[in-house]
Amino acid sequence: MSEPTLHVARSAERALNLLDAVVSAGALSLGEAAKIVDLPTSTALRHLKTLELNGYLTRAAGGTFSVGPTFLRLAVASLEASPMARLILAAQPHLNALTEATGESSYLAVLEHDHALYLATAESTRAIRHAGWVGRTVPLDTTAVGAALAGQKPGQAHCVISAVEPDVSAAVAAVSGPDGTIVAALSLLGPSQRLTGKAMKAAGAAVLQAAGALSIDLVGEQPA
Amino acid sequence: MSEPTLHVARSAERALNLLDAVVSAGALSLGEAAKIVDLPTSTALRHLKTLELNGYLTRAAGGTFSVGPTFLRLAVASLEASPMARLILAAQPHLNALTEATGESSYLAVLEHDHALYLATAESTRAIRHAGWVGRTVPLDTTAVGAALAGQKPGQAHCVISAVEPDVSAAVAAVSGPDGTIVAALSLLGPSQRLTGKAMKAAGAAVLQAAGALSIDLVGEQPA
DNA sequence: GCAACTAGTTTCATCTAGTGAAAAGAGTAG
DNA sequence: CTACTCTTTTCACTAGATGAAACTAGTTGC
Repeated sequence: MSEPTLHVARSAERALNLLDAVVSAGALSLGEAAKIVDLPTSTALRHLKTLELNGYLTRAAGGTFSVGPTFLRLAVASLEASPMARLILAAQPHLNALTEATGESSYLAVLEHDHALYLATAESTRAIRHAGWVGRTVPLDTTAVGAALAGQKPGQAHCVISAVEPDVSAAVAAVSGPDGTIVAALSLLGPSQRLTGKAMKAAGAAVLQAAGALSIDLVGEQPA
Repeated sequence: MSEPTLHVARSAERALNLLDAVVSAGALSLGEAAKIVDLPTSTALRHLKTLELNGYLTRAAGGTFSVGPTFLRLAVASLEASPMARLILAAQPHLNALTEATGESSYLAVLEHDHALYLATAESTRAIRHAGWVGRTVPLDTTAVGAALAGQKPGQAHCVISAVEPDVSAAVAAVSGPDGTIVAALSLLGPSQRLTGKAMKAAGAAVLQAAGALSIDLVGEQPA
């Protein structure tokens, strides 16, 4: 009586999890992959073979699986065609400018399910810097990005101390699409000891300005 | 009695086909997708919902499906991490140089199953040019790329008139990886009337030189 | 050389979970 | 209101997914 009538294809789901595991890890052996998705090797093997047969994965000499040509083809296609990928491409210059101006790492984040997903970054060049959050997801309800993505105040920057990791401060501003809805958030992340008072204020202004500029860029983008 | 004991997960395969269809098309409605993969809408819907639930697809207001955040995350990850994506990144400058030098469109191709797959390009800037073959596959046995990818002569350029499309001429050279095996092919494609005698000879030399340079680049690339 | 591992592959009886025709909704015209 | 198209839900049936176990191949230790 948990889910009354929710039908999804379990088998397909398992294959997708395997795909995710392999692509995320870069390369996995059968045993490793099976352990990650918690499946008997025989079942995992069948799915991995299915993925291989369709070109989503390839199998190297040693038997390890890694991304295959079909997936790469789709990856390239999606990054060229999808609106979200366009967003990444449109955002990149602004991320670069933001990082150039503030000296801190900047990120582009969007809504994934009920989480915020970091999609792209321009990394600070400083020795102590925020790094490696692309692909990472954080909850909405306890973070500044979450507030920006879920909230209704596009023209405002949130400056906070990160709830996700200690010693991290954030300045976040929402990005609105052509129709005015919030489609993404720009976030500047750096060490708390550097992002205080005045610096934080400047960071907030810079993020807000960049988010506004990106929003304007997006207007002239939409297809048919 | 067609396939004695070849077990793959049909259900998973169908989901993957759906994913391919949607991502390739950019956006599809349920009906369209179902028609492409030749499935009853009820079955297609279940799979599409599974894909949506896992974030591989998203559903827009009108009900049309398009690539979702999970897929984009994996797409970005694969393009950054996979050796094949590294190949693309490593090849791009050489493609650009090749096109700059010859004025014709250049492509990077790899082996996919028993076909050659065009992965990346630098497009000629001329009005009459070869364009749009990225993502396309061609058979091995009747093409120059196929010969280069399957053949055993790394240090040689093949110059031919395309068997795939009339009016297209090609100059192709194989790219070898760190271990000496052929991992890809560079191919220069242009209109036959422009790529004759002398120009073709120059094209062949340029492709061969670029393939050699790329091969050398790949040596200093491999990870652990 | 053999025993004791570990990792990958194949088999097959069991029964769950995927299937798709059909019916029901939800818009949109005409 | 009727006729159309597209999407969603239902449900009886059984094809197809499942995974324990047997098997094979490769490695290590003694």
